[in-house]
Amino acid sequence: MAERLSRDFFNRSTLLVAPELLGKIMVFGSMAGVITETEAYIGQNDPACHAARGKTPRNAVMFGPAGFSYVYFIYGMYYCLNFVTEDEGFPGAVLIRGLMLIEPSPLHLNGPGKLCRHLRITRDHNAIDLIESNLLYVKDSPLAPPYEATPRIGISRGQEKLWRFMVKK
DNA sequence: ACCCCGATCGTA
DNA sequence: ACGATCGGGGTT
Repeated sequence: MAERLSRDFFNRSTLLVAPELLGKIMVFGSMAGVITETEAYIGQNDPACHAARGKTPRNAVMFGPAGFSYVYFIYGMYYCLNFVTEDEGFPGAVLIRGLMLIEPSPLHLNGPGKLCRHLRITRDHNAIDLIESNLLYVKDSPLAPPYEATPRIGISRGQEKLWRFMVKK
């Protein structure tokens, strides 16, 4: 019986959490799927990180305890879902970019915008505690799929970092 | 108050 | 390669 991931799982280096989330089961309401692609965003020295220039109303949850959702609105039409990592006060998050949906029907959601659009994740789902919520959480899994690390997508700075993690086909 | 541009996606 | 579409955040 797969257990829910604990606060301690998320309260670590983002570069450990992001690849380890691959193969885990994300649950949102009646929908569930296997995480297939993630990206790490880490602190004030990562120019692509929303928290690079300090705390704002939008990114505030990134500065809080690990294990919370961070949902933001982008390009006037899409939401993106992240899980907060690292110690409280240190902003870090993992962007969920790919999900192999299993329930209620198989579907590969590739891309953070498409993922949130299909699951109907919106700003209403920002700052959900993944350890306490029965709506949004992540279940452990024995899967530890092989993956590759590549540059992150859609950013103009920080492209030299190989902080995108995707399950090998 | 204003302006630029973005952790995207679908179409050309 | 590019347009759609609009909120956030830095700047005036």
